[in-house]
Amino acid sequence: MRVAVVPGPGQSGLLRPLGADGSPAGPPVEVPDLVAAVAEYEQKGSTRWVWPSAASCYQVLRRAGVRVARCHDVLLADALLRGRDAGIGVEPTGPRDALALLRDAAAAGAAAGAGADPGLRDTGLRDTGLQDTLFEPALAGAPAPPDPSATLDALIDVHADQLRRIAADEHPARFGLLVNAESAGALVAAEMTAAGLPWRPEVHDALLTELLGPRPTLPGQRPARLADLAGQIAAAFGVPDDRGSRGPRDPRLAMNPDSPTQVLQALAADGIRLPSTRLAVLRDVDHPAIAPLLEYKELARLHSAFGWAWLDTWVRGGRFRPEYLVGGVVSGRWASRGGGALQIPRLLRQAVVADPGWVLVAADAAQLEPRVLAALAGDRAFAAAAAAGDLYAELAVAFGGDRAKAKIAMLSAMYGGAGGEAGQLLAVLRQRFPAAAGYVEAAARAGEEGRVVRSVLGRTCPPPSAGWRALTEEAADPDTERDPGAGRASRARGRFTRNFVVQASAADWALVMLVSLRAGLAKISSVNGTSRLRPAGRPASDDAGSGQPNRLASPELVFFQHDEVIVHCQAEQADAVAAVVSQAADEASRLVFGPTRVAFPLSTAVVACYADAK
DNA sequence: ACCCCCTGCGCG
DNA sequence: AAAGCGCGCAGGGGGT
Repeated sequence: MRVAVVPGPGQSGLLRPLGADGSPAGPPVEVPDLVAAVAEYEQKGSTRWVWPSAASCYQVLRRAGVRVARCHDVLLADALLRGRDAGIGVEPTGPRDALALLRDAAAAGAAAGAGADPGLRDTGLRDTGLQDTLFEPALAGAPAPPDPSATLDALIDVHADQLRRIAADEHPARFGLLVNAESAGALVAAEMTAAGLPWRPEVHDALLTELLGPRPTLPGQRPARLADLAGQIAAAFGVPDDRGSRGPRDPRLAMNPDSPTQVLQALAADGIRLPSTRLAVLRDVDHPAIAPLLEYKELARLHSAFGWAWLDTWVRGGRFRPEYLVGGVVSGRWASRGGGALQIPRLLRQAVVADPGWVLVAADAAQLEPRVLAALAGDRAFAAAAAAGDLYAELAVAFGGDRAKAKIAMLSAMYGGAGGEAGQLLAVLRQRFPAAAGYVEAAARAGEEGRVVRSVLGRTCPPPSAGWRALTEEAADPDTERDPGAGRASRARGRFTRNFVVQASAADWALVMLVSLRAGLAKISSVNGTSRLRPAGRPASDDAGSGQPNRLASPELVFFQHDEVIVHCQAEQADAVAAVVSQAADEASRLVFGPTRVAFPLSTAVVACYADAK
């Protein structure tokens, strides 16, 4: 059953049950305690909550210890539908004013939720905090929530319109799956933020100290190792160090290794002219400053992006809690906000350590994108290769037994690379695996011609910009001078759409895998009799020492990065979690691709420390 | 003082 | 030997 829900003043809320077509199936109900009302529905049976945005509505429920199984996220569904309709030239339909109202409601809810920062609280029990007034703007300048009754009406209108448009899709079952998975993904995202990734600040700090020297006492000061290297670099160029200690310095002579301009100028003064200071360019240069410069750049990056400042800002109570942006990337991959959550250097995986008595179950989809292409294209020869554990090793047969060549050929096909030997290798690929090569080449042609392409579940890539159209249409006119930029723009879009069909379909698979995994994990916890009211985001060690021996905590999803997931669970649950992970991969393959002989293997590791996962 | 764009590099 | 796709973030450097 679907139930529309919007928060009201204080702890209250407004509910209204809906029929299968989204029309109201009863009068609106005002409940004084929304959290309690939602929890009661969840215990009774399967409810799909229809709300403006899980990112805004669910975080408060989550912090009160309430977990919901299913929802329909109207703003995420709108983004998917609008993307589809823009691609086929359909003007936006449906109630636009109503959508604007829902956006305002979501923004107000998000602002109120942000006011009660989970990172600063050690418990999620709602009766312990005054700040749990559900949707009162907690931040100065936060938008005021619109009238709940008007919001509920708008919600119901927009949702019913969305159900009609989903049903009208070319592939309604697959597109409906995408909308449901995207919505469930928003539940996972909120839960992962609440749970947090276990992070040991003392391990992180020790790593920084070992590599950079002790933490500087003054802000803006270089750590000892960086200062030393900066001195070596300056000396190699025969100029003063930019932070030399005595007297006023002449900035024209200063040497700041963080400045690409200054590095290029200093090298040019020694007769070496380079196009950039990228690692790949510098690596082959013969100059005494290069070795310390390369070391400096590597360590400076660690210091500026994931140094002590990062640790102070993002880690609280042994947890790193980034905000995940579901569907934040055009391809449907997630983005993140805060702390560079999806770009954590592999080195720092050492700081990701399970709580005592707990483990991390880390699972990584192996060679996901080429396998997705195999399943998408239905290429028999390619699918046969993708039935095996090492796809590239199977493909190598076609490339004289050279696995590396097979890999370059695949990557070139998926990314549109054409340099070096890629051309020859692509020709081999085209000959041996015509359907697979044809699939990405058709996508590239569509992009070059300004059309859109869709993922397997129906996520649509953005149409070209007006600027792109102007540029490329002008070039097609025989009376005008040919602009070389037009060809470049056209090919660039071809590479984008070529990659989109693969990356976005891989994101479909990963999203469905993730939400299947979430459902499976919920069953583990109920089998073990776990209370569903265990406060979210509370260090598990607190539970272990709480003198309640009959309680087993729930396994928690704590990280998701495009094609890998981490579950944090008690050690005795590791086998059950690993089995559920494997089932989730099978289920995703079946739901997304139907019957296919392509395998989507996961490499799963049960470890105490993320760095040991592979 | 702030904003914006560029460069460079981390991840998939 | 790198390039070819998608991101977020820090610092430099120029603008206002």
